[in-house]
Amino acid sequence: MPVTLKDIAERAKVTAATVSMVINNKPNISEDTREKVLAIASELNYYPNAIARGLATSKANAIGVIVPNLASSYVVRILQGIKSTNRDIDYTVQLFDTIGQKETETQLFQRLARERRIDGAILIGPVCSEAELRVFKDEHVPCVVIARKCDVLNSVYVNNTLGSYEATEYLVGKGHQSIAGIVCYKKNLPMDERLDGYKQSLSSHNIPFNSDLVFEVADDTMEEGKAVFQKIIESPLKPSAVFIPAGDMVAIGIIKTAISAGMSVPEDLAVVGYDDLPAAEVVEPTLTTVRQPKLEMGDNAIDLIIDKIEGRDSEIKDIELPTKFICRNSA
Amino acid sequence: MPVTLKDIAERAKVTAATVSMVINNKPNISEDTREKVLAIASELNYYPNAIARGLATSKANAIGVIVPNLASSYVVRILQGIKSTNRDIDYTVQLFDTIGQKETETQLFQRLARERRIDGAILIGPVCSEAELRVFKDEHVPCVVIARKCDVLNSVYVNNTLGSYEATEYLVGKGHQSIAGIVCYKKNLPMDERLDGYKQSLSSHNIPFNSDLVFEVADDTMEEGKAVFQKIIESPLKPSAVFIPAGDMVAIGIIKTAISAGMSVPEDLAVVGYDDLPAAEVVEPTLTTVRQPKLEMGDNAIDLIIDKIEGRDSEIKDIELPTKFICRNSA
DNA sequence: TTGTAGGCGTTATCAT
DNA sequence: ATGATAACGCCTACAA
Repeated sequence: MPVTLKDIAERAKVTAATVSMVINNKPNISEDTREKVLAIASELNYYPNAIARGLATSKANAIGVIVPNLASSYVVRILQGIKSTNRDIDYTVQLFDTIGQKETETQLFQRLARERRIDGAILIGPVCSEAELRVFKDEHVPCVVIARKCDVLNSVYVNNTLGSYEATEYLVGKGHQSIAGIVCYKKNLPMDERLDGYKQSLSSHNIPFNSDLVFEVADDTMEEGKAVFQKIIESPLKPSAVFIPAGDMVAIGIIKTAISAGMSVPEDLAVVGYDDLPAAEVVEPTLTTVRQPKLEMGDNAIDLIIDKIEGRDSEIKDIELPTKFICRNSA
Repeated sequence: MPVTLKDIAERAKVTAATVSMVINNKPNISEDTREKVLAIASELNYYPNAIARGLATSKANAIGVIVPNLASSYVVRILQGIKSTNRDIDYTVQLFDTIGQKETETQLFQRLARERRIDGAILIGPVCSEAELRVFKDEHVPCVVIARKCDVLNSVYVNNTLGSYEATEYLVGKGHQSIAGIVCYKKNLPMDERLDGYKQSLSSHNIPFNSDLVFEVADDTMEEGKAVFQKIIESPLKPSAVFIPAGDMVAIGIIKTAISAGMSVPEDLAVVGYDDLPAAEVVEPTLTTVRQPKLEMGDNAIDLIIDKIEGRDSEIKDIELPTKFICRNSA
């Protein structure tokens, strides 16, 4: 049987209330009893029962992090940011994922918002509607949304349009006029934003946007890159560069296929990816790409949610972070 | 204010106890009241308060997963296994890491074992002593250790010695007689086991083990690989192959450095890594390596812990999983 | 400075 | 089949 306040109280010949006050460092306790109680507590290896404490204080001391899919390195990186920004965090992190569960995302949100198991929630790239997100607001569970702007809740996200714009600007600056774009509409990627940046850059240089230069892939994999490479070189528009908002693995697939087809990168085909995966530094030539500040997103989110939970800040906040253009050798 | 059992009880003109029985599908409830209660509960969007329930049942419905470092792809992969093996899991996963925390690993274990916040714990690669792990057993908190054999608790781990043995066998089979080994004693990697497999393979072919062929790196990074490559080629023992239990990134660093030095891989230098990171398929030539069944480890661990928590199984279990030799083009 | 008493929202054991 | 009542372990007025 675990040791409780009462056990300590008996030995110290005081009441549980007194012990509680000592444990919680409340004032107005005589030095004598404080020492006695503390000594006994430590002797018995007392730790407060977290659940009982939660019930008494209506506080779970936990925050929920809801991720779409732990297999995504993007998500994991944000999670790292959340966990490592430590703030000497006294909140337990509870992890939920929405892929392959019996519950839908919306059902999970309903449940978490009402079960009182967590004091606040961080949602990474939720796909549901704003209306469905409202449940957190309605139940007064502080919530921050990552990777998506949200009117009704706090959010932390990046400016993908600008990221793509910069990448395309770089290619145009290198003299490319026919630049292919590879997109992927799977999951919850903000692909349209990224495509917009590409279009804006082109138009600012009076290069007409041509949808025949935009190719779609099903997934961010080398195989898809290999397949789409064929389409690129068969295009009558003869692209001399590719910008790949779909992701780095597609970009890597394209590079490897191009090289093995005897082309040289970037001379025959310049390649710019999106994400800055670890593999971007491994492929030869190393991949020029757009990095999202994932750690910082997690970082900002956890700071924000704790401020909200502890009532330091009440208005809805939007934090927009910039992407970073990582210039390597593939373009 | 969240809606409670009492709210429902009032509207349904029954007591909270009755509502509780309905919510928990207990028998001996008239169809009438069952329907009435359920209707009101759903109308009010009632969800049981998880914390109150936990206090009443002495069950948190949560399992703790304690990882050394979320930045390790190894750890993340195991975590994926844990989360995805769903078993329609009704346990919340709480995530703790032991790097850069104010608490030491041992302190964390003490706290978690006694706070009653979790019903069971999965420890990934704990570094502490067996004695320090005993707290889980003492407090009757079921616990599974991953990636390390443990006498006092359940464990799930791989046979690293055999993995290394197979890899070395492969190199010897290709005719290599002078095989360098790269180790890394950082963190909690079972480097000695891996080195043992290498030694065993050599000795089974009457190739004397030579410690001058074993090099140490500080980390599993390309930079370390680059640095150690110099040492390898400068060795008077002229190794024609390298086996790198230290990890794939070091292996990749070696390959890239060798290629840029004008050598060809595997002809001039055969390279075998350890881990099978995503980047192993990206480097040119693709990396031959030893894969650990990380998903399966997570998978087995979660199944095991749930059996323990629910009392289906009481004896201490050891699950040893095999590694898999992934044959690509670098050897 | 410390004790008493009530409550947090459930579940569980009795009666009835 | 349902209602009273106590209990889970802790916190917090309030009283003494």
